[in-house]
Amino acid sequence: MTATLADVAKKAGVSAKTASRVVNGEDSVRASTREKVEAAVQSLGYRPNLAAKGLASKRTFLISFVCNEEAAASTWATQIHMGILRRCREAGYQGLFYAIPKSIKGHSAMVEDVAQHLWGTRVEGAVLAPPLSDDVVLHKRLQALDIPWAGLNTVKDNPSNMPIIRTDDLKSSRDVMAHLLGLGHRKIAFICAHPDSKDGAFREQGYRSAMRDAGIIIERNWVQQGFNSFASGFEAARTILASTDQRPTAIFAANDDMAAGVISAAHEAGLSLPKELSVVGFDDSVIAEQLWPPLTTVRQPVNQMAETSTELLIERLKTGTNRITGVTMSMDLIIRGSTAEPPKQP
Amino acid sequence: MTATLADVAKKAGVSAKTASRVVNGEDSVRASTREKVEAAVQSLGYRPNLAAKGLASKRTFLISFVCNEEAAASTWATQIHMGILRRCREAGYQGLFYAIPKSIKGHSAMVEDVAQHLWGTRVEGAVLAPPLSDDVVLHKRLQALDIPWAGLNTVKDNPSNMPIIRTDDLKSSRDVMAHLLGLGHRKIAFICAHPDSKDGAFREQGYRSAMRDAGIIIERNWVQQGFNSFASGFEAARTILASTDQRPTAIFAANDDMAAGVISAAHEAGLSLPKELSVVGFDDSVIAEQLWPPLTTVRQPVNQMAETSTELLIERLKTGTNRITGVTMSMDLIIRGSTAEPPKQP
DNA sequence: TTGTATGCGTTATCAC
DNA sequence: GTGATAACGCATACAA
Repeated sequence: MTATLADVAKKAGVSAKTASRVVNGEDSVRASTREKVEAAVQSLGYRPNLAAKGLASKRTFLISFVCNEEAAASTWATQIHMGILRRCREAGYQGLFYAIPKSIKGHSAMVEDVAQHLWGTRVEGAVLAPPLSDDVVLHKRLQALDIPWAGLNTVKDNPSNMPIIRTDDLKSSRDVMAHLLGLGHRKIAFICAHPDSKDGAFREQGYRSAMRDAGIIIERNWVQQGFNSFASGFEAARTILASTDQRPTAIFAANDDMAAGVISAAHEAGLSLPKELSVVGFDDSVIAEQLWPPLTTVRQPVNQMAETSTELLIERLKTGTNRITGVTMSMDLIIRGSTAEPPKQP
Repeated sequence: MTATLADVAKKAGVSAKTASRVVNGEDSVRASTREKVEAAVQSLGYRPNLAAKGLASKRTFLISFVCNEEAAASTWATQIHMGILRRCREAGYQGLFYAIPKSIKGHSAMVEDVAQHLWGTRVEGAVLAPPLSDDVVLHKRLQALDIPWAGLNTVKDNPSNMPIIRTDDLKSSRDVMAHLLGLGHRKIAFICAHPDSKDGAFREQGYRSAMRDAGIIIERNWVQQGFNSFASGFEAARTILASTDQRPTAIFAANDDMAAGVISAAHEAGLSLPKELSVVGFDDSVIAEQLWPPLTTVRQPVNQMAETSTELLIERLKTGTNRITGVTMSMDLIIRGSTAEPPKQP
């Protein structure tokens, strides 16, 4: 029923091989022949059979995007996923999404689960979301399986020589601090990201170095540990705001969810924002614009990151070598209503 | 290098066909033979070649989840997607995600784009997100292509006889109203969903009928048109709150994003929430818990919807007929801090 | 520039 | 219960 390459060839009066050449865009075909074949393709509504193609060529044209289930639920992952799919489609690949099930416990079980997925589906390559993109054990496993990958938001150096995309979190964190210091703030608190987050460590480093450079001594309770969640930001802000003598005029949270928690805690404490307290987040997630006041934050070039990583991976699949192994992307400070000048000292 | 079914068969001392039977779990195999084959599968690390399987059986084991790019960015879509993938994996299918590119303009172009995607990838079936799940033109196109589908949040009746999952938005809307009326509110405003949303129409109907049943006359500016976005909710709330004489004590927004806009507008107006104004949303999206005060809303059983739709689709693919063509799921009212008794009248 | 023969790994068909 | 053989639709290698 569905037309095959043989049908196309017959209709065009050429051999199957020639039809194949035309369909795959090879150039050693006379223009007139090409036209005949293309006409046949059109009139027959021919669509290549990927299974047959894959079987004959021993390829799958499959690329997987892998992240843990936590990350999978985020808008970040969705945007990345869509960027990957876009590039895959253009290059004739199919993109498979894989979220590591929550039921998988322990690091080695996780590595094995990912390996099983990639091996079982016979993908040609994978795009890894953090923290997988920094997982050396996983990288070794994939190397043993001969599965190329590209890493997103990678922090560590890259002994495996696979392409990685990084953002300059240290610089962006210092951009945030320059903004706050420029407004006149000096009592600035910081809520740390989850201790496992490498990016988070750079954000903290940016805060601390900027404070040091400005000659400001960080009071004991100005730095609180968070865990990336709204709730942890809420708690941390409560602790920070509890002090009355050295209460900060600004709180810089290492991500937007925690910043949302800060804003809630501030509302709860009856503070008027941003007049009495400035708040900054990090990520420019959807909620940043849906808070009151709208959140000043830092935006990752998510689409570019997704597309570049996929491009580099596909290039690697085609050539067998990585021309580019590392790309660092800069981020933008998005200034909204949650930051203002600090209140005048009495 | 990679073991094939023939290798397995040879090692087990049986024919390829028998090995195939074991791998595919057919029952007409003697237990002792089965064990031998299973041992060979294990020791050889055999993994079935999907391309070969697909070529021989003329199947693809592919199911696509289709939504427009707007919906794709939402947490709702992400959750649905993951639920679909879960069921696909269990049933030996692969799930492909497809978001209609923003560049596609016009309804017929959209229908054609979806048809092209599904036809080109040779998926066996599709799960359709709204508003595609209510698009009769698309349904006809898919019928012509002989592609079965399952629809999510379908409102219209179902001439095509494909399985659809609906939620009872009228009832849930009345649940919300019962909650507000029970607290003592009588001046209740409503912000409508996007005019194209069928579900939204039921939510409005629930509001209007509950008001009528309670014997309350709806003032002119209490009902405002929204467009599902935060910004539209913000604007609508500004309009509603502008009236001083008949200012409502509660605002019911047809989704959470708009409710977030209401909360922002209320903060901007200097209102104390929930004391001076109660706010209710709809959807229980992530931001519901990240607002201050946390939002009272209605939760869809998203995971169940995703899993049930996929199950029904797969059953249809296997049997060729739909045992069940319609499932209605109930939703839960989630009461949080954004609703309270109205202020006492002076 | 074009064509022919062969095989990819699996299932379907039919036989035993 | 089990096995032999022929497809499935395409690409590869080589030939013309």
